[in-house]
Amino acid sequence: MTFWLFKSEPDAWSWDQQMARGDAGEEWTGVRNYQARNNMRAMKMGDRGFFYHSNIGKEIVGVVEVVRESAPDSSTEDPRWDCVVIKAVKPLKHAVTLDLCKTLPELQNMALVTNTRLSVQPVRETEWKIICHLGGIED
DNA sequence: GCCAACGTTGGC
DNA sequence: GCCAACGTTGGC
Repeated sequence: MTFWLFKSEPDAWSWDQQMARGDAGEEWTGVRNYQARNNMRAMKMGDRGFFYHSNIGKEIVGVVEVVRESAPDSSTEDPRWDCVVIKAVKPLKHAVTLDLCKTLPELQNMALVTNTRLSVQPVRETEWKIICHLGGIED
């Protein structure tokens, strides 16, 4: 299993909206960046990811799961863009803020810290576990 | 709302 | 293939 992180501006698509979709999940449309797309192409069914609120909150708020592997993005005719479908698994008991991640030596190499503009990014297993523990949930 | 960082586009 | 112009993301 590989771990990921999905960024979303809560104004555009929030964790509450994602949870309201239930097991049907939500197609992660709109990514127009090759690195982020390639990350989605590498995802497998059942992979887990964090759901991060950018701009407002700037915190990791929930855990999602990949329920459909990468396929053409239905929001565009441009064949270059694919995306996955993700469903909400559970919220973190305590949101983990970007500020906190920046202060912890073990998280200094997270893409969230080092590559702020990448909207879909990989998370190392060690990072995954630390953030789950900080968030008060089982990893 | 500003702007730095970064990615993409398109003229040459 | 270079690079200037432009657009977007996301922290502040």
